[in-house]
Amino acid sequence: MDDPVRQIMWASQLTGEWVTAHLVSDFPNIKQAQLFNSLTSEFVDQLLLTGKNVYLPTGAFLFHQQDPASHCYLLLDGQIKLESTNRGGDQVSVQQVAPGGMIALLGVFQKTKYPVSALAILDCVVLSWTVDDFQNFCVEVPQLHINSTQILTMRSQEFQSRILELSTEKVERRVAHALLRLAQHLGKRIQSGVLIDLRLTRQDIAELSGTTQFTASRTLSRLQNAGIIAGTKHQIIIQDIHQLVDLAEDFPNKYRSLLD
Amino acid sequence: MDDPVRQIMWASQLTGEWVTAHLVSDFPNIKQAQLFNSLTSEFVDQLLLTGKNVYLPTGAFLFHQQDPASHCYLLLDGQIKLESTNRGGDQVSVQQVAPGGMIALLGVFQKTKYPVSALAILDCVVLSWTVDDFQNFCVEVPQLHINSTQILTMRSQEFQSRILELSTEKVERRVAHALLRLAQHLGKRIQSGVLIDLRLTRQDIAELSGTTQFTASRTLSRLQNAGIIAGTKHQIIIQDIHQLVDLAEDFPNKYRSLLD
DNA sequence: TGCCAACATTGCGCTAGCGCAATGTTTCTT
DNA sequence: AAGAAACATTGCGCTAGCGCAATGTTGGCA
Repeated sequence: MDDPVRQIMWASQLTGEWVTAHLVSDFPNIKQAQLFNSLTSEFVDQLLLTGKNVYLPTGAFLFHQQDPASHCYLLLDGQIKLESTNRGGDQVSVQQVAPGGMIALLGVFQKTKYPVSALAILDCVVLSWTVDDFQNFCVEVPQLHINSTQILTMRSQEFQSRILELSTEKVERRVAHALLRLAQHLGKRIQSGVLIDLRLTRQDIAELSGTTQFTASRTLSRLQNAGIIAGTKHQIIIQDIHQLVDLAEDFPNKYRSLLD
Repeated sequence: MDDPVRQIMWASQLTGEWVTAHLVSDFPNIKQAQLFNSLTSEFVDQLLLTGKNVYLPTGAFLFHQQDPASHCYLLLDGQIKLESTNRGGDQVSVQQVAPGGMIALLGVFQKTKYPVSALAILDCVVLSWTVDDFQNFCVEVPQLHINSTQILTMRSQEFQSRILELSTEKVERRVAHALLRLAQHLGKRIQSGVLIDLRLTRQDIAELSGTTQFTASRTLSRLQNAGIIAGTKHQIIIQDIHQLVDLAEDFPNKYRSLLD
């Protein structure tokens, strides 16, 4: 087997037992991750080999908000939700991470605490590095550092958009933006539109658009009646993406990549 | 003169005339900027020499939102407000930048458009690099890249905090957070408390806390009556920082640096 | 297959804070 | 020093959307 092969240790929450579960070669798409952009295949292999594999069952936390940021992670499979909670217990969903997504890059370049908790929405396989190791890789290979910075930059821009929305837009527009952002990151084109291939509750949508589950539910109902979206079992399909973009768009072409 | 000396060309908006105005040696504190952390003095000198100086009079824009991000900037003197506007014309203040602050780092690692406009609140002197030049410096000198990434990281964390606040907190708390963030970045200790040494209108406070000038005014009045803050001519003094932190604090020690 | 728990929907009353207007105050200009 | 322009304050009515409750629906598990 030419591919770098690693055995993933599986710590079952139920039994406490470590079980061999997966190989990196089970996730051939992982080399498409943004983190690996323009890197040599050899170096990517080296990175994949160096990372420690972690299995994380649904409902488990990879880390908690305010823990010292000791590691950063690459999601190989599953779905992880990054959420932030304030003193009063109210939550915000900072990001939904799909396979190929980087988690906790923030801690690599600055000794800090995780500003979010990372919760497994599905069973997950994750590759982890210590922040020190990862930083060393970045210094050795500037392109990796550039990729990392790009990921941080994109997220930062998204945060700025969300701040602008939360400060100035009404709920309906914020929900539209939340849906479009999800579609942009994780959307899959299907015959009837764009499928957001995630398990998402109304509460999740609310936490992504700064409202309550009730208002989110009402808003989505309205969008559904208007034929803009459709939904089955915790999945959302955007049927009329043009109309949704019209509803949301604050700047021309912001969501152009979604419009064919 | 041992210090790197550069002449700053001053393009007066009134006369269109170019005038020699300042020398970098007029700003000896600039070497304390976060960007230069842990760099050799020689390299800092080289950076300062390579940057092109720009004078920007009050009310002028360094760049506008949606312009292609061609340069990044270091503020030597003055005050710059980064603001973002949506289609409807509503504004958010993303950041108030004081001397030593870096502007538009975001564009260095990713070809993008400026997500904000940069407006001179006072007469400003700015050092500018093209994003390509700056990126090359970062690749040559990893510590510069690390410093840049740290600045991005810190801002990203602040954005996350703001999103959490905007989504879950009431106006009074958001205003408290806005004041504390300003104090943390730009506060100067004086006998009667912490002075936020910036020209700030009620509208600015509103744009930093996601509310209207009216609600901001009412909230600040209440804080003033409670003896927590005081103010004169567009300046704010935090008199009772402990009480303000109590009002705002979502996580222990978040604003510890302000509490003596 | 049926049960239970989690999630979604909808109705209804209430309030935080928005939006506008009127007035007062400060700051800049000449 | 006077006038104008920008900024701040305060009052008041109104509404978006929150919070809660009741009911319906879905999906996972035995």
